[in-house]
Amino acid sequence: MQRCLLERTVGFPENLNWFTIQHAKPRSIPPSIVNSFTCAAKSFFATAHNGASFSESLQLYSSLIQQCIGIKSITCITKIQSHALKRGFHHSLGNKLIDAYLKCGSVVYARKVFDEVPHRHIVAWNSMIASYIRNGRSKEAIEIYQRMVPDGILPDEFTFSSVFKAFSDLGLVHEGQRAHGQSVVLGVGVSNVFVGSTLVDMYAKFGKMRDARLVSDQVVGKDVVLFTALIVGYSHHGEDGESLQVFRNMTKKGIEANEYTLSSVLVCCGNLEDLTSGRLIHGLIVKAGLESAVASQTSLLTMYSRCGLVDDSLKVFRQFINPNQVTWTSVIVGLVQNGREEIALLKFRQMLRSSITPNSFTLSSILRACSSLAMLEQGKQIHAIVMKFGLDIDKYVGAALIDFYGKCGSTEIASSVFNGLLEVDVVSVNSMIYSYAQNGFGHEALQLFNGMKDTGLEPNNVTWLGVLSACNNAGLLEEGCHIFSSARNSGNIELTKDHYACMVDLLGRAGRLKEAEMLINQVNISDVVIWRTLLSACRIHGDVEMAKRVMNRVIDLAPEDGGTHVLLSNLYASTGNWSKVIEMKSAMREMRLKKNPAMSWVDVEREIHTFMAGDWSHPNFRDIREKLEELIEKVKELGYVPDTRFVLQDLDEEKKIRSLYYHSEKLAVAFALWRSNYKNTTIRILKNLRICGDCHTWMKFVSKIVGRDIIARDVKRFHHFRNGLCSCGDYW
DNA sequence: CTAGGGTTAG
Repeated sequence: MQRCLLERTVGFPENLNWFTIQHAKPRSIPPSIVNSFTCAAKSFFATAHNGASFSESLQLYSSLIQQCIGIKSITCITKIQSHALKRGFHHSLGNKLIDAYLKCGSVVYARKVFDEVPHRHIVAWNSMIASYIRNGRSKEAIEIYQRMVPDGILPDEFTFSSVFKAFSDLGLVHEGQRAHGQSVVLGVGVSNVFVGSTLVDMYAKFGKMRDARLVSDQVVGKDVVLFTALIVGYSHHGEDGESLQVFRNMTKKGIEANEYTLSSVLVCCGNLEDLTSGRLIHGLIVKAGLESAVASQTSLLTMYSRCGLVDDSLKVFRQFINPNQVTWTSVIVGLVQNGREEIALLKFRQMLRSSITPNSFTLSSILRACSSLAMLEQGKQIHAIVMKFGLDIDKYVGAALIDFYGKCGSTEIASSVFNGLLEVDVVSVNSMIYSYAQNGFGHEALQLFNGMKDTGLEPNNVTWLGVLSACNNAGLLEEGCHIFSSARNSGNIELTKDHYACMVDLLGRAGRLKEAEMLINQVNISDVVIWRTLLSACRIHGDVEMAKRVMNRVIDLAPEDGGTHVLLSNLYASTGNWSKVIEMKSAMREMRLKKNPAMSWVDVEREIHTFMAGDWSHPNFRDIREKLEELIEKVKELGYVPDTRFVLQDLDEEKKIRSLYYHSEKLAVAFALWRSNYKNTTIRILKNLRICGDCHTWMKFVSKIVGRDIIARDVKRFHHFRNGLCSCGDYW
C-alpha cells in the first residue's frame, strides 16, 4: 500500500518503475536513481508528514527504510536517517536502521547506529554479532557478545548459535568453553539444534572430538547440519573411517543427506582411498539429482583422483558447464598428484584462457608440477603470474617457489623468495633448508636452522632430516654428528628410518663404516634403504667383506629387489672381479631383474629432450656426436683423462672409453651446447641416477672451455659447474 | 525482524 502511495505521490520517471529498482543488483544503482529516490522521499514526507501522529510518522519512516532495503541503497538509508534525526525519530528507529544497514551490507554504519541508540533490542545485538562473523570480524563479534550481560541483555539461542563460530575462528579454546558454560547457566542448552551444531563444529575445530561427540549426543532432533559438522570434524582429524560411520548412522535414522554432506563424505572416501564407498556416494548424488551441484562435483573429482583414477576425475570435470576457480584448481591438483604434470600445465593454460584467476592453491600446485620436471622457464613464467596476483608473500606459494628454485639449482632466487615472505612458518623454513641441502650449501642450511630458535619456530622431524641431509651433502661430518645427537636428545621428535639412513650415509661415505653398521644394529630398524645405503658406502670404500655381510641383510629384507643386485654387481665390477660380476648378472637375469637404465633430460628453449646412454635415436644425433667429439678433443687438451673405473662392464680399454663418451649426461650437455651455440645461458640437466665420476670431471672441464655454467640435478643432489670447478667440491 | 554444516595445498 505504501509502495503504491509512494509511486503515485512522487511520480517515478516512466521507465523507472518500482519493479526495476527492486530487482536491480546491489551496486548497480546509478547515483541519479538514488537522488531521484531521495527527492521523491523528501517531497513525500513534506506532504504526508503534515498532521500525522507520532506513531503514524514512525510507520512512514519504517516503510521508507524497508524500501531502501529493497533497492539495497545505503545512501538512501543515510538520508532518511538524518531526516528522522532532525525530527527526533532517530532513537525509536534504531533497531530498524541497524537491520537495514546490515541487510545492505554495511556493518560499519550499523555499528554507528548501534553505539548511538539506547534500548537496543536483542535482535539488534544478535544481528550485529552474526554480521561481524559473516564478515570475518570475529573479534568484534565477541566484544559485542561480552557487552551483553553488563548491558542487561541476556544472550539467547540466536546469540549462541552464531557466537561459538567466532571462538572457533579465532581458536579461543578457553573462551569458547566459557561461553558454552554460560549458555548452560542461562538455560540455553543444546536442546536447540542450531546451538548444538555450532557447538559441535566449535569443538571439532578445536580438535576436541570427544567433546563434540558428547554435545552431539545430548541434542534431541539431530538434523543433517549437525551430522555434517560431526562428519567434517572427524575427517579433519584423520578419522575418516569414523566419519563414514557417522554418515551411515545418519542414513539409518532416515535423515537425508544434502549437497554439503555428500561432498564432505566424498572427501573422506578420497582420504581413505575407498573407491567402493566413493562410487556409492556418486550413486547417491545422481539419485538426489545433485549432479550439477558444484561442491559435490568438485569433491567427486577429487575423490577419483585421490583413488588414482585420473581419467574418471577428468570425466567428471568435463561435465562442468562453468567450472569455477576451485574446480579448475581441484582438477589441476589431482593431475599433479598423479604425476600427470604435462596435462596439469595444459589445464592451467586453459584455465587462464577462460579468464579464471588462479589462487594460491592453484599456483602452489602448478609450481610443484614445474619442479618435478625441473622446468625452469615454465616455472619462471608461473613466478611472474604469482607476482601479478601478489601471491609471492603467501606462505604456501612461497614454499612451492622455494622448492622449485631449489630443485632448479637457483638457491639465490629461492632465498630471495624466502626473505620476501609475509609469514614464515616451519614449512617455509624447511623448504629453504632443503634448497640449501640439495645444492650443497651446508653452512647456509645450518645457519638458517640455528636461527630458528630466535624466531620461536620449533623444528619438526622434516627440519631435522633437512639439516642432516645438508650436512650429508656438504660432507660436514662433525656438524652432522652434532645435529644427529641433538635431534635424538630433543625428546619430542621421533626419528624415522630416513634420519638414520641419512646418518648412515654420512658416516659411511666418510669411511666410518663400522660406526654406521653399529648405528643400524643399535636402533634395530629393519629397513632395506638403510642397509642398501651402507652397502653403497661399502662399494665406495671397497670393503668387500662388510659388503657381503650387509648384502645378506638386504636380501633377507627385500629378496625381489633388483637395485641390491645391481649394487653388489657394481661393487664387484669396481674391484675388477669380473667373474663375480658375470655370476651376479646371470643370477639377475634368472630373477628377471633389469637395471634401471640411466637417463638424462635437458631443457632447451622450453622443450625437454631425453637421452639414454649410447642411444642415438635423437633426430639430431649427427650434430650431437660431432659436438661431443669436438668437446672431448678440447677437454683432453686441458688434461681430461677418461676414467674407466666407472665403466661397469668387462670391455677392452678402447671400448670402455667409447662407452664413457656416450653416457646420457654427456649426450645431453653436447646437445644443449649444439642447440644454443652462441648463447650464454646456463645448461640444466636432470639425471635419474647419481652422476658418474667421469662425467663429473668431464663437465668441470667443459664448463671451463665453453665458459658456461652447467647445473646437473641427479637423484641425490645438485652440481653447479663453473669455470672448471663444481659446487660440491668433488664430494658427493 | 536474528541462527548452524561443505569443495582445492606444503
